[in-house]
Amino acid sequence: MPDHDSTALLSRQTKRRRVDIGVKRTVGTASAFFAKARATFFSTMNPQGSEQDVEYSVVQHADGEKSNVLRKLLKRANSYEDAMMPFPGATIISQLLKNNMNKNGGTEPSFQASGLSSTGSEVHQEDICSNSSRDSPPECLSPFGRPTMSQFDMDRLCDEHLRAKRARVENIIRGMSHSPSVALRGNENEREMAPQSVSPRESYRENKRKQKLPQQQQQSFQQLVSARKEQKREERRQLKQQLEDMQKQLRQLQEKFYQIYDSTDSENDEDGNLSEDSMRSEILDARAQDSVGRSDNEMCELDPGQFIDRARALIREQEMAENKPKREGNNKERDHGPNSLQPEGKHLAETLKQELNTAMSQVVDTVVKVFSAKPSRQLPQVFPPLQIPQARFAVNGENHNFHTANQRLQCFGDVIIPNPLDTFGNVQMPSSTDQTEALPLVVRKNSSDQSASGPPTGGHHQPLHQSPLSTTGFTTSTFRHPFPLPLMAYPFQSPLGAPSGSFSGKDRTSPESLDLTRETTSLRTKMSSHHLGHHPCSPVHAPSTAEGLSLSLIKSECGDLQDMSEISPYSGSAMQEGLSPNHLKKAKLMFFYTRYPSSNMLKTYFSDVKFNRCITSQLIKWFSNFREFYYIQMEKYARQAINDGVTSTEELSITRDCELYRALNMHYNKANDFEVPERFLEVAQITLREFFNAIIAGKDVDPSWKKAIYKVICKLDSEVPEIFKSPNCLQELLHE
DNA sequence: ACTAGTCCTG
DNA sequence: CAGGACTAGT
Repeated sequence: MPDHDSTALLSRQTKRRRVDIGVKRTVGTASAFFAKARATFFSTMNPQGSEQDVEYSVVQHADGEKSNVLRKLLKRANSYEDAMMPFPGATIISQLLKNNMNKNGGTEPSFQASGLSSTGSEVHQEDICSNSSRDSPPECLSPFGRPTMSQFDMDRLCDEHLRAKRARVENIIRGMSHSPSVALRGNENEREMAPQSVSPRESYRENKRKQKLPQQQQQSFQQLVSARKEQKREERRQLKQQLEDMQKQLRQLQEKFYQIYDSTDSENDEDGNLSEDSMRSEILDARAQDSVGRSDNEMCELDPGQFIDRARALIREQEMAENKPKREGNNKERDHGPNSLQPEGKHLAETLKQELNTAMSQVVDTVVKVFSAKPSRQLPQVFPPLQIPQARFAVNGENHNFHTANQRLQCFGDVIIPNPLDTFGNVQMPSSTDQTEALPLVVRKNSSDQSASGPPTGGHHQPLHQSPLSTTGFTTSTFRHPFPLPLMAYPFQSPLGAPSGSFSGKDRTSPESLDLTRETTSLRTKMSSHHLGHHPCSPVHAPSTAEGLSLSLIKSECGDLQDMSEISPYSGSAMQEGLSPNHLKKAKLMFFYTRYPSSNMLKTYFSDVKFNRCITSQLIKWFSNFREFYYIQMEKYARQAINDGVTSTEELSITRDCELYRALNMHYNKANDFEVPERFLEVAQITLREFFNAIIAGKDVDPSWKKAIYKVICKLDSEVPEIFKSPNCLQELLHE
């Protein structure tokens, strides 16, 4: 085979591999991102964290004294974080598990070391994915995909896998071959094992060798494997059990926290502590019942230390139940509570984190709902404007709901909201149904309105993104696009960069939603200022770290800060910030008059639109698309005429019943409710003849032969009737 | 550097 | 119809 071919093959392979890598990187970086996000979150929670230097503190908003107290408490949790941060899935649960394991005489000493470096975590993930569940990435991807248990398992499996690998490498070195099963991913393995390994060709040969390896090797290897497998199975069983226990405990901790938190936060309220208030009340109710009957049985499963903690908490709990119905007073708890709660600090920290996260989720959720509800005249029933409650995290047994809500957030919150909650290893696997729930939100937001009256919320995006989104987008955790935000590109145009942008246009009709949005915006701002650090306004930030995904889109579409600043003063005015389908329709009708409108002209004719670069370029793009279609039709029909034997342009004319006209009319005036001006027919005819002549003259061999025609046509623009300047021109035009 | 425009793709 | 790559003009 010629070298050329093999080279081509190589490059192709390389290409493909790059693609693969790309995918995996998406995956890997996604997990890395989660890790990072989580790290950020935790560091947020642990201002004194030994590893993270982010000096953010959620407790910032509490008064100094209190924050100190909290810090003290949280500090105690640091020791936990250190080891587990790196691994995305490693969390409190796994941490607890570790403890348990040690207590029970952990069988896997190396477990602790696994994933101690962030890179390590990635490698592990990758390994896992590549080996165990290549075809079902969700399992290894989603941090909350499988219960933590599986993460845990995988951790161990990983280790096993590495060892197996090592063994294999040794075998190779001894001049032995691999087992066929390994050869499945021969290239990958080789890459991992011997990065500097020879040429691809070599590896190809290697692969071939692998195919026919001695049976002896196979047998011994398989023996080894099976032995390990049994071991692992055994461990796995144990771990599963432990995990379940821990989950129970966790749930209890959560309850405790809500109690504590409830008493504590009456202070926090002063600085507008998110929407916890609203949520709290609901939780409390549910919690009250749960917490009573619940903990007894599980007490016996706790560690001694935890038992004590639990006991104390229980006592407090009861006191609280008696002393204060909701939140009144109960100062004693608060006064000495945090300080004397040392042993419980850990729990408090955990639960605090959770609560905060929940709150955040809530906020975002709210925003989403507002979004979806506002434009949804057509689907108001699905998501009433502000019904956070039911999505609220129910402490006991209702994790599912919470999870769902949370995931919904992540649909566009991946970048924004690290979700430590996954780390709690919710028992339920986020099924695809979970995620599909998120769909309506995004989709609705996009699709909901427009058709009716063309609400301002970036209608242009809707038709497009809707289907792809709903069909693939968020249905599986596989597609945890680090940056779904572009979907809401325009709606996000608010100066805050929060998903509140689009209200301005709409609020005329629904001031309440405006308020709502503003409220959530402010909340959201708070959150983001905490969790996004200094980039509350740049959704771009996070994804960029994860992967440069969609960056250009954001940048080009709405990342323009100048535009943002332009917008803000107008928000609330009558100016629309997006182009609606009606605008599109109008543009199409205008095309009958002008094929090459200047941007200034567009501005005058779309006076109801708040122009910025995005809008302008979009409008221009529209007309560009119109032209494209127009010219394509012209060329098509010109060639057709030529094929039909037409020899003279004289034979070419465009009437209202010719095919070409119908095609054009169908495109620009689909409803046929607008009377196409005569002039357009003339222009079309001229265009057709231009094409005809050019083709006849053989000019079409020149790649840019059309440009000459364009030049001619662009001079044929006529005045657009004044009526088009009216924002209501459509009604006026079409009702005539 | 920025924009308008084209071409291609999905 | 939108995105993105690319070009040409300023």
